Amino acid sequence: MTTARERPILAAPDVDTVVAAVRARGLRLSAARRQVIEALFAAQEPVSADAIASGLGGVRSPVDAASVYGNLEVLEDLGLVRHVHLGHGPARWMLADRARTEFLRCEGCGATVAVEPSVLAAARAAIQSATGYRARFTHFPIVGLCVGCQREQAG
Amino acid sequence: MTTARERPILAAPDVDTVVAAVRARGLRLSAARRQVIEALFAAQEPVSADAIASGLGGVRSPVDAASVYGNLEVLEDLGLVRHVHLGHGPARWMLADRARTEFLRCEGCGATVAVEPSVLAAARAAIQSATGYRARFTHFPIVGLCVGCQREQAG
DNA sequence: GTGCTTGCAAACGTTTTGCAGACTC
DNA sequence: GAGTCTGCAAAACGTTTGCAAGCAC
Repeated sequence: MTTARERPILAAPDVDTVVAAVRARGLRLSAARRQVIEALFAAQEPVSADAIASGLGGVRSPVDAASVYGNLEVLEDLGLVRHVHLGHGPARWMLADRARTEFLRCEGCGATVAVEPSVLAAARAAIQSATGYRARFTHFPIVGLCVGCQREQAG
Repeated sequence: MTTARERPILAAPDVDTVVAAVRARGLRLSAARRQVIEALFAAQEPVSADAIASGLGGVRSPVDAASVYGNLEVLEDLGLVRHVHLGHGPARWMLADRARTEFLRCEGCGATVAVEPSVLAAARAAIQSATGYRARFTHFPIVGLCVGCQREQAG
């Protein structure tokens, strides 16, 4: 039962930068690998491996699922990509660059909200002073009740 | 992609109390159901459905996996049981009574630590004031770097 | 006796693995 | 040409579903 290892996050402002980082490691740039990378740039939110494999619903060329998983693993090892578990479905993948974003999930209405790390700075500080852990909420979301559902529950 | 609904936690100090709660809802107490309940009491930490099905490694009688899942769902609906996702791998189940416990997972060394809710009170308060969310860390762990791994990374 | 609950079996969705052929460098 | 990477196929994994027989009440 492993959780994603913490890896240094590599900046990924555009496709070319990622391509260059891949080549710099002596890896090859196949058509499938490029599709995966471009799909991650095209997606506006974390996407499943299956969504990438199917070409983001026809927008991009389909790629075999096994190749997608293999590529995501390679890119994650390079620190270019990360995955999140937002709930009970498949893992969702995103550029590590964008994965500084942290997630809150309401267990009442099921909504998932993305917030900038600065929003949770005080919370991280409180966790560190209470436990010593340097926390990040990028792999699993913070689960709780949103304001609306708290109100509903109280009412 | 759902996350566990928040349900009122029912006290479960001993097997008889749980059995009584089950009967009070008009549900029956079969041998399999009792095995599941007793396994949850016997386990000192959150256990997988498969571990319960196999009788906790021979300590208890085996129960069919489908029945275990069905029973865990029934007991969870009743507020007697909860599950956690500590990492990749199967969900882990525990008595809801004990599920107030919250979890920290180190992504460096993979260690999982259980803490009392009071330890994270300040963190929860910080999250609430920053986002409005009333958080609990019982469904997913807080992921971060433990003190030892921070030191190692720095050294 | 009623109908909830079981165990078996099969299916499910996600992910991993093995491999021959194709392609990048 | 050497070695990486692909797509296909099959399997692994955790979990859910359908169902006839069995059991609690």
